[in-house]
Amino acid sequence: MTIKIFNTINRKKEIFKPVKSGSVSMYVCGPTVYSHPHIGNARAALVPDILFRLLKRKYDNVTYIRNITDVDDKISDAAFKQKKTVYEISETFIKIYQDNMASLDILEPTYQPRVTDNMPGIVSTIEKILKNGFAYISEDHILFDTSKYKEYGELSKRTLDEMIDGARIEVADYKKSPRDFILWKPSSNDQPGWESPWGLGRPGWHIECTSMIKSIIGNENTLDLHGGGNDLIFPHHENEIAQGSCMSSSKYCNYWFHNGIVLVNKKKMSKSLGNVILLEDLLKNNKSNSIRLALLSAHYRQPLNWSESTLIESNNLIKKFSSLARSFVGDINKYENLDNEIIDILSDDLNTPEAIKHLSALSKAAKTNQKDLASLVVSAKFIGINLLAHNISTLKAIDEELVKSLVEERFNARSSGDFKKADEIRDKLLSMGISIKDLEDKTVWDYNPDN
RNA sequence: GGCUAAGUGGCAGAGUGGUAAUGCAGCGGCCUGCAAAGCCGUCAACGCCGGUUCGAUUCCGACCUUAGCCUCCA
Repeated sequence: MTIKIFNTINRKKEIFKPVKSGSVSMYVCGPTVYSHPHIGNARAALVPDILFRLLKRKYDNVTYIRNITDVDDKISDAAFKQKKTVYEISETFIKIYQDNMASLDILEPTYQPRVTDNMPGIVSTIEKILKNGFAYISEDHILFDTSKYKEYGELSKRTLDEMIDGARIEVADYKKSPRDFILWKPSSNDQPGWESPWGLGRPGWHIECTSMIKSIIGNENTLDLHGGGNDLIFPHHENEIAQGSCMSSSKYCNYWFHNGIVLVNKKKMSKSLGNVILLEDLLKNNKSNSIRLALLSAHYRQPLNWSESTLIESNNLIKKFSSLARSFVGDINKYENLDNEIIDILSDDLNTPEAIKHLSALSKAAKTNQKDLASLVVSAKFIGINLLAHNISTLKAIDEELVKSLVEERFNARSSGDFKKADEIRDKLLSMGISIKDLEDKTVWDYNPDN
């Protein structure tokens, strides 16, 4: 099994080879914890989750790091507006983030470092960059000097001139160049701040990732994989490369991968457009299997246009797969290598739509073949979809006795030829979210609120 | 304005130098008291214009359109 991944820095699909054979390090930019996670955050966690599962299958030792940004002006703003402490806000949303991700069966990373736990490391990383001559101090800010780093722009493929010409922003007057970015900035008393050689302050946005990566894998080691949403390519990841390359003699990272963003009505979600879809709301009314499948229905590098039908379609597919899966009798373990094929498919740059097609093909074959049915269950499980789980929504309590008696009443009506009454009862059951199926000698029912 | 991507049937969405998966929807049929589910069958697509090539949807260039980034962003 060879894993291929599209490397953003070279703009092509490459065969993945870790620095140390048998051992892989991967870092992904995690959430800034200031509000409820949305469907885009879920995609950004789910794409690396699939890669993580794949890597674990192939390599003995996989270190997956996903940070938590718990220092940020957005968090401070939220705290101010809600009259809470910064700490209360971040703790609340860390918990919610982790709960939501767990609901989607997204595996826990090996490490989830928090910025607030890593201040000494961040300070010493900045000191290294200063000492190496790639940063300067201006009006109590420490700034990275992009003019000193000749490769700047290698990831986003922009030259400094292009960026400066195209910039529409007002340039802070303490910057030598509009592209220079903040490593450390001063905090006033009402802002979160930490003691540093440069006084009370807090880190800039980019430095935390570099610092936490290096503190886990070692200053002089190269990270194998680094991922995130493609809106992070510039400036965030570009800046990380610059910092990381100027505080260590080793290459910063070998493979960069970026997922496309989630669009709603063909537009990026934003609060101003009012089209943000929160995970919390989706999880109230949908099975995690369906949400997961919907997020995997497009290739990870493509934008994913989210709509009502996205979820309906994946839900239909899940229902079909699940009802088949539940008909499996026997011992799945007696078959071997059932997920080889889906692993091969995913190994080619995480081709999840192709993997879903494979599941469809298996479900077709599974009707006559227990091995293919077992393969369907095991293959779906590999991408985190548990078809045997009975995760039927229990949000709406149903009166089972009432349902049973109505079904029986309808059965009797049908038997005696009173179809009018039978149809009335069927409509009533449907309105309760109960779907029914007439078999030869009985009627079976199921709770299907989606129908 | 600059940069980076993308444009495939009604919708979603893979893929390929020799005319193209799969899912949903539609249509026809089987089944059913009628449905639902299921099954079988079926219609239908490669933005536009050039170039390279025996041959391009696939490679190259221009154009048009869309999205993202250039400011916080997954």
